[in-house]
This record gives sequence, structure tokens and C-alpha cells, in this order.
Amino acid sequence: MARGSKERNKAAAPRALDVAAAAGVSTATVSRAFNTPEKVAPEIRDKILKIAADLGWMPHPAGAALASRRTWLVGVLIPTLDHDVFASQVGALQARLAEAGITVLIGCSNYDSAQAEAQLRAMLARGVEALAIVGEAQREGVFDMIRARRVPYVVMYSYRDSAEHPFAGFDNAGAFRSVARHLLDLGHRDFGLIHQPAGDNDRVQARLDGLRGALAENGIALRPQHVHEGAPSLLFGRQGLKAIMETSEPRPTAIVCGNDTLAMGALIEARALGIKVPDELSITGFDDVAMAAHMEPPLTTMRVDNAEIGRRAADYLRACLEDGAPDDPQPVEFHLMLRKSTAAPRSRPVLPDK
Amino acid sequence: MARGSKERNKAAAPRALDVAAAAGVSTATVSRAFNTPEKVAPEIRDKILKIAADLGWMPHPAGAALASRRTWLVGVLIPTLDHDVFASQVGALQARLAEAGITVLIGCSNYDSAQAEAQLRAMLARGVEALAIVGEAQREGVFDMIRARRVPYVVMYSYRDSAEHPFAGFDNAGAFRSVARHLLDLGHRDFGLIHQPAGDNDRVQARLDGLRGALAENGIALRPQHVHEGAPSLLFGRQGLKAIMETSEPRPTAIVCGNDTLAMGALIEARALGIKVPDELSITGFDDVAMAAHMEPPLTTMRVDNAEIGRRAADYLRACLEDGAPDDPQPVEFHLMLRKSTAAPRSRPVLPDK
DNA sequence: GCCTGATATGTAAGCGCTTACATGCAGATT
DNA sequence: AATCTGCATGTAAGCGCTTACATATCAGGC
Repeated sequence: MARGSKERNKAAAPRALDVAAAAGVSTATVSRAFNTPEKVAPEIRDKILKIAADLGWMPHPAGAALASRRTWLVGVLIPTLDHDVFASQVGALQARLAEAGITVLIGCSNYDSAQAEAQLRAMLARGVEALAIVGEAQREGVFDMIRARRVPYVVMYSYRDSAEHPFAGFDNAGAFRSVARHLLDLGHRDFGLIHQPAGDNDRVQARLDGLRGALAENGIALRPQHVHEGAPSLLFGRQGLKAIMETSEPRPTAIVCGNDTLAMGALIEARALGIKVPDELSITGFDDVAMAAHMEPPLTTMRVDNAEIGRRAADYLRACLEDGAPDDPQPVEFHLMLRKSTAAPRSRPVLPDK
Repeated sequence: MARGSKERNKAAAPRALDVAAAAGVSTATVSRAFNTPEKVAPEIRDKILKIAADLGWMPHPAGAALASRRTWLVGVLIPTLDHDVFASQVGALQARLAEAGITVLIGCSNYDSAQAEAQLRAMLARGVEALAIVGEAQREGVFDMIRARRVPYVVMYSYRDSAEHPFAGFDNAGAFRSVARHLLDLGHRDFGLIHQPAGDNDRVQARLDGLRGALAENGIALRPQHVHEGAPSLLFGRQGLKAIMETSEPRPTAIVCGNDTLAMGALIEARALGIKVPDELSITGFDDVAMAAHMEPPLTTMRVDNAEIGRRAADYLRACLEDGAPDDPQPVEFHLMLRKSTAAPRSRPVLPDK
């Protein structure tokens, strides 16, 4: 139970030489037994492996990295771990890369491009062999810096059919286009929008473009007083809905939200205001978090398999490290989950007298 | 725009020697300019730093690790990133350690002690200098293995006043004791419990002990038919509540849930069953997720600052690496958020006729 | 003017491992 | 029998950096 002894690693750790001596072979054979076991006679290999286990020896990664010029390290840069979407992507990416003996280094930018660049530099300095980066809206020169070091990378979450970067994600614009078309098909003509900050965030920008594009095809534009941009919180969802509903007529009959949290806030506020969803007002979310299906009414939203995004990013990077130049990942599909928060507009929402 | 070239790092990266040559000094001075700048004449130091920046040189971590026997790596082992609680802890830990130039390696056990051990071994093999581990329920010998390598560690999330491990967490038993006492004070005498799996999970076990202990002090025991253990999902929360309510009389007047997700599920099911919360039934959660305060009715739950847990773990480990043997971290406080899902029992819950 | 001590820099020996190349040996080929 | 081939292993040269120790320089004290 002795813990907290002042000197770390007092007893010198065993080295390859110790194992070699005990097995009566050279360190080269010890190294081979671990790295290219098929090149060592089975009998000797087993002996080495057993002795190493007894001695508690494993190749020291710094020595190995130095000699082999391989670190088996991959970096992933995300905005924050506090959001399910990124946590799922990272979780799946890490699990998949672990299968190949690759360790993942995580950096969080907190939605700040300066922090993003700093994290990226730190990862590069650590010797990552590949990078997965959420979003392509990075500081100028960042991607050049990565390419200059010949480090393969993939942009996660975003997706465009472009040769500029390899993408592992889905078509944000297309996803929002289908949300818009669903509402248009139901007969809605007046829309409100509550969304998270779009600056520095290409996914949100793409979503807004998709929405505006689909509406424009029908000659419809979002009125500025019906658009609210702010923190992706329940609270802002509530405030946004309230602000929109307090504008003068005509009020929107459908509210598109940038994610489920905002949409759940809007749903809650609608109930608080006495507005009937979906009869008077349709509300859509995005992400399909666990709670969405259990709201009252259940939320119509877009489901994307974020773990799959992480897996595709991982597979692509593994292929880069092994083969050289694989095909870019295929975009992940999205599915509109039609539930009870959207319907044909029956009547305009009315605010009860104060 | 050339991406995907077959050969990685074709152009040889600059080395300390190149910087030294360009600056007209030895590599020792270059190293010192980066590691112990106060020992280098300011003029020369600035020159070296500038040349390094121009050449895009930074010390190669493998070489540095090998020579200095420092990796500046810390490992953190959590069950999963898919849960806010752990994501917050890791996020804060990472941010705090980054200030000291330490990189965090994440391992996820998926609540499986075999995977946990494997991840731990991999981290040790990578040369982590310290470890933060969620939960003390690890396979036998795991902590001995860590101690044998003289790697300082801290157990996160759990907390006991014991000399066995250093803990950075809070008193799970105490927290559930206060939930129980709150309900007892309101006059409840019949309790139900819906909780996540307790095997291999000392936090959950401690919570159950705390609850049972507080009830036992009042001569009350949980009836087995009122206890449901299963996945920590909304759905299981719903199923659990339904199953409890369908038992014969006397039905409980208060349901304690192992976390907010279960409690929100229970709340949703109660509404579906036509049971009035809190008049007929009180429900409590645990964690105080963002949604909890916005439920109908707002959920009474326990708030714990998980980011603070991460920070204390980080500070403790930093101190271990710098000073040697700091005091164990102080437990993090918890706060019962009294909202509208608990009240004195007015009447027994009644199921509407089928 | 000589010595002392402090300070700044250089020298060179590794840190622990991998791997190209050399060696030795057994069996196959002519 | 001589030669070749292929395989298992050993030899030894680094990988890029840090740091103990050696050396050089200079200010100040006597």
C-alpha cells in the first residue's frame, strides 16, 4: 500500500538488453520478436515473450519512436467534449484506431480558431502521424502547415464534394434542405430560425445555406426578426422562440432549430406560452438526441450516426498510413425522423392575452 | 493543394543540429534555449528562437523523452465518452494539464474491467507519467501494477476517506443519503428505486448503500419489487416506473433514480400513466443535466461539479509530478437542487382503469 | 597582477530501441 | 562436390535530443 514515494521509477526499468541477456539472444531478436514475430523461430520467440512478461518489460515508446520514426499517434481536434456529437465521434474513432495499435491525442478548441491552431501545433510537435479535424473553417495557413509536414488528415463532420480536403461527414446543407422541404411539403410558408453561432463554423453555415436555398426555390425568405442566433442551450431556445412569437404578424408557422437542444427549448417555451405544437406551430430539431423522441410532442429531427463518422475518419486515416492514398470517405447518410412536432399548419399561433 | 503523397515526411525535418549551425552555437545551447532559457544569454536565445521558428523546428518529443526520461504524458481512464459526466471531467482535466504542457491520453473501458486493464497497460507502455482513473473497482492487481511502476495516480469520481488511494470525487453515499433524507423529511415512507447496473461500479454501489443506510435508520427497507436495475436510458426509466406502478399496493410514494436520464424517463412515464408528480409521486434524479430544470415538473436532483473533479485530479497529479507527495484532493461538494418533482405525499398514486 | 568564483558555452556520452547489412548454416541445385 | 538460396540471427550504427562535466571568459577582491 505504499504510495507517493518521492522518487519516481527508482528501480531502473528493465530494457531490451536485459531481456536479450536472459533469453541468450541479441536485442535485435528481442525487437523482432515483438515487431515482426514471423521472422523469429517460434521456440525462441515464445521464450523471449515469456521472459519479457516475467520481467514486466515492454518496448519503451520513445526509443522505438526514435529508431523507427513511427509514433503510432493520431491527433483529433474537436470544438469541445461537452457535446454528445463530438464525444461520439471521438469515442468511435478512438476505438477503431486502437484496433491498429494507434493512440489518439485529443485537443479541444472551444470553438476558438486560435486555440485550434495552438492545439494542432502541439500535436504536430508530439509527432502525430495523422490528424482528424472537425470543420474546415480553420485559420489561414493551418492546412498548409499540416500538408507541409506530409501529415495525412481528414476533415470530420463537414462534407463537401470537393477535392480540397478529404471529408468524413455528411452533407449539412442537404440535411437542412430536407428539413425545409418537409416543412414546405406540409404547406408552411412562414419560417422562423433559431440557431447556434455560425461564425468560424462551416457546418452551421452550410446548414443555413441549405435552408435558405430550399426556401428561396419557393420564393420564400427568412424575415430577420424571425432569425435568432445564440448559444446552443435550452435557455436560448426558449428565449428565441419567445422573441419570435412576440414579433408582429405574420408570425411563422414553422420554427427550424439548429440542433435538438434549441428545439427542445423552443418546445418547452411553446408550451409555456400556450402555443399548440404542432397544430399552431411546427418545430424541428437536429441530431436526434435520446430525449428528442420522448418530448411532448416527440420532436421531428434529423438523425446522423456520429459514431459512423468517427469510424470512417479512422478507417481513412489508417488506410493513409498503410497504403498511401485511399479514396476519400463516403458521406454518412442522414435520416429525417418524422415525429409529432411537425404538421400542416392549421392556424396561426396566437399569444394569449397577457 | 497536393495531398496524399505516398511518402511521408519526404523532406527531412530540421533537427537541433541545423538550428545550432544556423545560429553558430552548439546543440546544447539550442536545447537550453528551449528548456532552460534563463541559462542562455538573452541575445543568443532570441536568435535561436527566431531561427527555430523560421526553420519550423521544434524539439522532437521522442528524442527529448529518451534523453530526459520525461514524456509529459498523463493517462485518463474513463468508462465512456458518451456520458456528459465523464466528458466534463476529462475536458477540464485536459485543459488544466495542458497549462503545464502535459498531453492527455484517453482510454475508454466501456464499463468492462478487462478493457480497462488493457487500456491501462497500453498507457503505461506509452510512458504516461501519471494516471487518473474513474472508479476504484478495477481488476485485482491493477493498482499494484501501477504502483510497481511508481506512477502516481488518482481515482476520479469516487470518494472515500481512506488511505488506500487518493480520490478526486465526491461522497456518493453521502449524496444519496441527502436525497433520502430530503424525501424522508417530506414524510415519505415507501420508496422505489430505478438505477443503472451496480456491478463493477463502486459509485453506484456507494449510492445504493447511502440510500439503504438512510432508510434503514428509519426502519425502512426497499421492497425488491420496487427496485429496478438496468441500462441508464430514458427508456429503462420509463419501463422501471411502469413496472413499479403495476405492482400491487402499497405503491411507493417516492422514486429515487440513479441518474437524471432515468428520472426523466420516469417523469415521462408518470405523465403517460396519468400519475401526478409531485402530488401523487415524488421523483428524484442525479447529475442535474441541463434538461432537468426544464422538465414538467422541473426535476429535483443532485448537482455535482464534474469539471471541478477533473480540475482537482489534474492539480493533484501535477503536484505529484512536481513536489512528490502532495495532500490528497478535497472532496467536491454536492448540492441538492430542490425543484418541483418532490413534495409531501398527499395521496397514493392510482393507476387509471385500463 | 594574480587568484577566485560566477556565468556562459561547448563537448560528448548516452537515453532504449530498430534495422540495414553481414554472417553462418542447412538444404536444394547443378 | 561445389555452388547457390533462403532463413535465422547477430553486429553495430544511428534515431534527435539532454545534460554532466569540462572549458573559457570576465569581473572583482586582494
